[in-house]
Amino acid sequence: MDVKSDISKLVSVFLEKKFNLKANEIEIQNTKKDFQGDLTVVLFPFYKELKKDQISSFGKDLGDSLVSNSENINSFNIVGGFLNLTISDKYYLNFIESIKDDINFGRSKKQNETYIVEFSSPNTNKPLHLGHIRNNLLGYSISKILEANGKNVKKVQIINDRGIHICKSMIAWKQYGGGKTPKSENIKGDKFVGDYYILFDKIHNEQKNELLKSGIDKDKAEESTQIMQDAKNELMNWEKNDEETLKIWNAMNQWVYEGFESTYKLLGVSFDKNYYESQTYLLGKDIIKKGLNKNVFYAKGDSSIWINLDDEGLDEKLLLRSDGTSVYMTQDLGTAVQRISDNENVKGMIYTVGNEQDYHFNVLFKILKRLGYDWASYLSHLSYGMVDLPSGKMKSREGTVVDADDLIYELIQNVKETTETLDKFKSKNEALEYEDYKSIALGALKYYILKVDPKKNILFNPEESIDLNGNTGPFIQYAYVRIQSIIKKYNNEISIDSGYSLNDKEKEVLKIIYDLPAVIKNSYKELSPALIANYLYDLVKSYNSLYQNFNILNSESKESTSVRLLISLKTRDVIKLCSELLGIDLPNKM
RNA sequence: GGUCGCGUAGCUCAGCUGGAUAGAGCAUCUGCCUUCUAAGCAGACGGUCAUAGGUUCGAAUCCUAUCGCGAUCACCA
Repeated sequence: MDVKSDISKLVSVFLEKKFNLKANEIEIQNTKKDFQGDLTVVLFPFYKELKKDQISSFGKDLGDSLVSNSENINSFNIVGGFLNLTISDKYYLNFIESIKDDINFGRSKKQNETYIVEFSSPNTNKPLHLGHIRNNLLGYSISKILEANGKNVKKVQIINDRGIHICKSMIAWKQYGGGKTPKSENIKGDKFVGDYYILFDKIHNEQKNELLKSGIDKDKAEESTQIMQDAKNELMNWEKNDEETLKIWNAMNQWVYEGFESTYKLLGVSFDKNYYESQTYLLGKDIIKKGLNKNVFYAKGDSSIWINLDDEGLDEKLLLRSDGTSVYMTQDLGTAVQRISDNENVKGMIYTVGNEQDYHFNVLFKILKRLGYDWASYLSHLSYGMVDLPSGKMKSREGTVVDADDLIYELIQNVKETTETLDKFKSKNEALEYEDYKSIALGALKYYILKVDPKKNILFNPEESIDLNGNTGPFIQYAYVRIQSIIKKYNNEISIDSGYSLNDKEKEVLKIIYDLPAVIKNSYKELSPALIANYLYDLVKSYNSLYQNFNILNSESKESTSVRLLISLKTRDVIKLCSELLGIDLPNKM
């Protein structure tokens, strides 16, 4: 029995009985800290419906009615147009006891609905960087949040494994690689291949400059360097399924995938299925043909294929080039259709992609709707802001990209050094396990990124390392470790005396725990892990205050020890659950 | 230029579908480790919520305009 819905019912009964009013919306909110009470009913909306002489006594009458009709409401006070209700300690004590052994408190019941979540989706010519980290963390966390809301989730990525950019790396490797491999050079496969992509660029630029010197104009020089010709030729060979080309293509892609896999593992993310553009672009072309037959699309004189979205406030959009080759949109159409047919009961497909592609997804969804797919309404774009540096955007050409692996290893080192300066370790000459350094470092990074509203840009300063104090991941982890340490020391049964009188700190933590299910639902509705992160912070902050101001194991009475222990236990469970939703690991010791 | 997003303390961010005196962390300054882990707690300092109008009992929140920052509008992905 939920006290909020209880109050809401009682209020509408009161209104109907006394004033013959139907209240459509009754707003009940948590009482602000500086006022006495736990829950607040805002009275202003009702004043409109009442006569002047009824208003003066309205709040008091409603308060009286609530107190006498609900055993959970102890008393009330009125400030301005706010009716503040004090909920009985007994209610909160019963609540916490009722969820004592419920590890899944906050999760919804499992439903037979599948949600596909796409994230990461890197190009195979560049190693993962900080921008990808935000993408991966968001996508992974949203998957977990959907699961907590009872959905069946399929985590997928689309790997852009074909096209001219891959051929560039291949050509550079063929011409300058001298048979080297990631193994022979002892570097990660994605970085190995990425280096050849950079090398291609370098040589292309050198050749371009020479062409420019000989008086050729800029656009032409861009297209006609020897190495660019070679790359285009390589793409033709690839499309012709040339055996030698495919062999190199396969080998280089494999190196990249191994490199990516190791970064994913380090980050702690995973996928249920990978889609490859090389396998879906043909399906995309089929869909274009069908759309053409249905007159959803049209061909121009040069046989390029288009859709006109003028009436939706968008332009006309190219779907297939005049030479019949596919564009970005082509393969995205194919991939979407493929995914729907691969899964049952799909009720949602979420694309985790940066906000620079808002327009693209707007168009993609509209095209699928025009094609008549009934599932088109299930599609949504989890659009997120860029990760910028103080100098502005990360640019690979200028070498300002923050590499994912490097960043993480630096953070781990940084955590290790910080730990070693802490008194508790320094004085005993102790250290932590590597796994603990790793989970603290990653916890700091993940929390740092996820606590920010996805749609906002993040400013990341590589000069200052990520904080470990204050509103941070380690703050959350530390509370968890301390609680674990207390619980280990207690061997008796916890038994709650329902007549116990709660102090302010105890009650505050209980109220926050009480809100968990609503927060998890809301983070799903808003597709925002940030809501979970900020909730966790509030919880831990108020728990820490209780912890620091009151003794738990050696408290003033058996009753208070039991209550505080149960609060600690459930705080720990909530931290554990929310951390899982954020993809944050909890260390054993810190 | 069209479209979309953002603008809250020196810095980084909260502020749920409008509700009470706008909150945290970092930084600066005070206190608190012989008692459950001080990566913590208690406190001080810090605000024209970009600007101007409007909507109403009430606006950081909704609407309009302006300014600033960013993204996007490719036969690139």
